[in-house]
Order: sequence, then structure tokens, then C-alpha cells
Amino acid sequence: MSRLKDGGAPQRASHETPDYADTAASDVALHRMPGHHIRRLQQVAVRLFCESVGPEITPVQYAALAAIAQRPGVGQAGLAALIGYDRATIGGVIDRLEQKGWVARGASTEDRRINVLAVTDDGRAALARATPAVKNAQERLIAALDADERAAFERMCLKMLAHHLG
Amino acid sequence: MSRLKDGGAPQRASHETPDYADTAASDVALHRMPGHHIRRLQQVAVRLFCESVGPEITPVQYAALAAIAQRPGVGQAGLAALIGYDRATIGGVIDRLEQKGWVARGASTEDRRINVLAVTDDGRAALARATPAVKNAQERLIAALDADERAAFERMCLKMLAHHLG
DNA sequence: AGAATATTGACAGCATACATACAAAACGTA
DNA sequence: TACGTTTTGTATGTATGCTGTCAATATTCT
Repeated sequence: MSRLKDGGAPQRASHETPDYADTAASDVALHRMPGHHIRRLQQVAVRLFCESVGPEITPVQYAALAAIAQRPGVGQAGLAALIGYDRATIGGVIDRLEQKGWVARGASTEDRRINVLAVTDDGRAALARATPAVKNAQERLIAALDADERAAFERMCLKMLAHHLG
Repeated sequence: MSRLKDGGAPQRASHETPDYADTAASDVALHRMPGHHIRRLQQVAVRLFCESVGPEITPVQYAALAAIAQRPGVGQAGLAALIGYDRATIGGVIDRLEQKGWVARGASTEDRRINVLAVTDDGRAALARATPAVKNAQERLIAALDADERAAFERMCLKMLAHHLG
């Protein structure tokens, strides 16, 4: 599920002529691209989650389980919109949650297209069991930032998300 | 490759008793978790990339191509460490770049385990073709932030990454 | 009502990601 | 030099993520 492995050092510092001479490919500096930073942070976040929580539940499964617990009766498409996942992806996630006995699919009496989702007692137990570790992982993720920076980081994330998803 | 689809509105605001009453599952607020924000930003970044660049090349393939162009002769493991990917994943990425004729695998004379990687002329052309669109996507990603915020955001990202990746 | 349209979930297919295990090759040390 | 350890690329299996398509069902418009 994780286990860290990636992280290692760039293993290379010499190379007096760093290829930066030629122009075309040289200014393709990944290290300056915010998208690159975000991707690596996402990797770190997943790794911390798996370290803290263990192999019992994945980040996506946790998000789905928590969302269903808060909005019992939601359908798969509604759930996908709620936590920002793809409708096609959610199907498989729910499959696995159902196999574990944590989520139950039911038929809606109002709309026969909808799979009404609900968390089982076992699911609630798993959620309660995992939540402290999840919070710990979140805490460790931003451990390097002080209180002001944490607030600023969250504010900027929300600002960007509102700009793009709003 | 993308096409935006996710983003949509949460489509639900009523529900007078928001289930927030019970405690166990209620304080599982995804919207307050930095990991959640980062994941959604990563989704946005990928979507913007695909919109700007088109289906010809994926974000991972672009990163790999750019890294090989800057460090010709690197092996797959070195490339993985360079851009923060898994060794097992890189194999498939290189497979697809090789199929497109953008990257060539060669045998190393020094270490017979290593697949020496190099960008072909077609690969260099593809890289040059994609790069302006990639930069545009990066620009759009942080469009909601002013100059100060952009600098602060990059600084905090690097601070967290340095903390976790050493 | 009837037709055009939209939504929901299932499915197929492609491209990441990562753990694990393996064989070949290189490296370190006794 | 022989041997144990590491490293490299590959293969397998699981889990995301997304596109595109499809059938069934709702909704809306005429």
C-alpha cells in the first residue's frame, strides 16, 4: 500500500556542465512547476496515510466511507460529486467496501436507477478505528509549517480550488 | 485523457438535519484535511494539463521525457528517483514513450543491468511542441494567487517536501 | 402522450502508482 | 576470490482515476 521507497536523495550533484546550455529542453524545469510540487505532496500524503492507518483501508475508501456516513442514502454519482471522484471509479471503490461488509447497496424506491448507499455497523466501526490515524497523518503532512503557514496554505488551496471548481 | 467532468456543483444544500448530530463520524470533515485539498488540486492540475496539452502526451510521460532530455544516459531507476516515481511504474511509461518513438532504450557498456535512456529527435520535437502548453497549464493552475501568494505557496510546498523527502 | 434529453450505474480500456518477488548483474568484504 | 548484499529492470497483482459507451430510467419539452 505504501512503505516509502521513493523519497531517496537525488543521488547526483556534480556534473559541472548541467546540460542547461541548450535552450529548448533546458527551461523545462519540473522543480519550478507548481503542478509538480502538488503531485509530490500528494504522494507524500498517501504515503503518510498508509503508514498511519495501515493496509486495512485506502485513502479513497476512507473518503467514501466517511462521506456515506455523513450522507446516508446518497447514490454513487452523488457520492462521486461529493468527494470529487469520477463516477466510473466510485463503482469499484464501492465494490471493495461492499466486499469488506462496510457498505451496503440498496434500491431506491424513488429512482430505480440509483444504488442507495449506507454504512454498516462494521463500516462505522472501521471508520471510528481509522479516524485517529487519519488525523495523525494529516497533522504530520503539514508538520513543517507553523500555525500561520498552515492557515495560509489552507486559504490558498481553497482559493485555487474555488477558482477552478467554483 | 481528461475533459473536465468532475468539477460540478455539490448539487445539494437542503437536508435540514445534516447528520452532524452524532459525533463519531461527524468530525470526519474531509474539507478540513490538507490531504484532501492537495488531492483535489492534483486533479485540477492534471485536468488543466490535459486541456492545454491535448491527448498526445500525458503528464507523467512529459515529466519523464523532460527529465531524460536533461539527463541523457540515465537508467530507469535513476529516472524514477529524479522525478519521484516508482521504479515499477516507470517501465510502463518508457514502454509507451518507446512505442511513440520518442525515447530509445540502449544497453550500457559499463553496467549491463541498466537500460540507458535517450530522447529521439521526434521526442525532442514533441517536447518542444508540448512545453508552451505545459507552462500555460501551470500558469492557469495558480491563476487565483497573486505574486506574493505564489511565492509563499511554492515556499511552503518546498518546505513540506524537504521535511518529508529529506 | 410522445419525443428529445439528461442522469445513473455498469463495463471496457488506458495510464498511472505501489508492494512484492525474481533473475541478472554489480559491489562489498572477509 | 568466494559470498552476502544491493541494485536494476521486469512481472504480477491490487487500487486508483479517467474516457467512452451502453441500457435503463427520469425529466423536460413539444
